[in-house]
Amino acid sequence: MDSDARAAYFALFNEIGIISQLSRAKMEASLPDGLVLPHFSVINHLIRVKDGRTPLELATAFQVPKTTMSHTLAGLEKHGLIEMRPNLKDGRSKRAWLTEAGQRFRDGAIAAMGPDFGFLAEAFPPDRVAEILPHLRALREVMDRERDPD
Amino acid sequence: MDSDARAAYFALFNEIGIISQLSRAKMEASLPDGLVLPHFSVINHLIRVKDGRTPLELATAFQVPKTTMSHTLAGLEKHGLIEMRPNLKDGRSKRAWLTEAGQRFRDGAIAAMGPDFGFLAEAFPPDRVAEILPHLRALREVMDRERDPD
DNA sequence: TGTATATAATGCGATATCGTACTATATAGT
DNA sequence: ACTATATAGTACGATATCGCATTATATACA
Repeated sequence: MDSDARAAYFALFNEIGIISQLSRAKMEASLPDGLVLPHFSVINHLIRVKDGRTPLELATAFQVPKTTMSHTLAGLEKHGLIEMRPNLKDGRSKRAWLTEAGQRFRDGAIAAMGPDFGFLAEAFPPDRVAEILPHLRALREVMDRERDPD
Repeated sequence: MDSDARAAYFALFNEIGIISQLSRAKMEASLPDGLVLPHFSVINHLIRVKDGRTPLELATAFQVPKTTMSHTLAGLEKHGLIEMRPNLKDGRSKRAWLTEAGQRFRDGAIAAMGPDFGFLAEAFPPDRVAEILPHLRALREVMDRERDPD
């Protein structure tokens, strides 16, 4: 790989890293105290995909170490947003179920975040998102496969 | 903002967040123990831009709280990669200077990371990077301005 | 020049993130 | 069935990240 190519990847990941930070900070600003973005993301995932996921499935979906997901789930349970129950199919495992409070939390969070993204509507409109999103998905998938070639 | 638009932004930031995690993990894999990506990024910035930056300039450049940057700089100094000296122009301030070890560290890290990105050359080639990078830069700038409208 | 306000950096405490090691259960091969 | 290996989850410790409050210096302006 020549040094131009290397510089391009560095620049790409640099921008992505900073956008990630900024978007995270923005979203966390409208979450209740004690909850951070991964809490919201997991709840959102449990609704979008389906609850009853195992910790390991969630860790894989979010590409974080399983011990990190353990910690996040413990926080969600402490706040009464999910309930962990044993996995009947596998005695080693558990499953995460949304509580009613968890569902309400998600709706409230989305409503609260809406205005925070309003400024994007003009400066970076949805059609521009549509233009780059497929590339980002592709990049993510490439990196996923590299990390875990199953 | 309608719910389609909201979903588009969520999806965008979701992909960006995961790519950020994956790229960070990948790069950190080739850093010496005790050093994480922000350490490398700061050193790299000090070389690309110029050393003698103040902690606040660096915090702004990376969009992290200044207390985080303080911590990162302390780590770099502990490892002998930078040296903090008083800022002659402002008694409240300091400046970060690269040491020789810092310069060597950067070169070594870049060399070590090269192979880790090799897999991208085919699956996500530089011309594809070039295609999306301007959009990401624009998005970053929009978000920067929103955060701090100076 | 004196006083009020702004700014640069850090101290401290809370929590997040992650690696390593461990426990419990499942699965495979004999 | 028995043993070896693999897998799901957690305990624990180290460090990162961040918010809030504090200290020191600079700047504004009466």
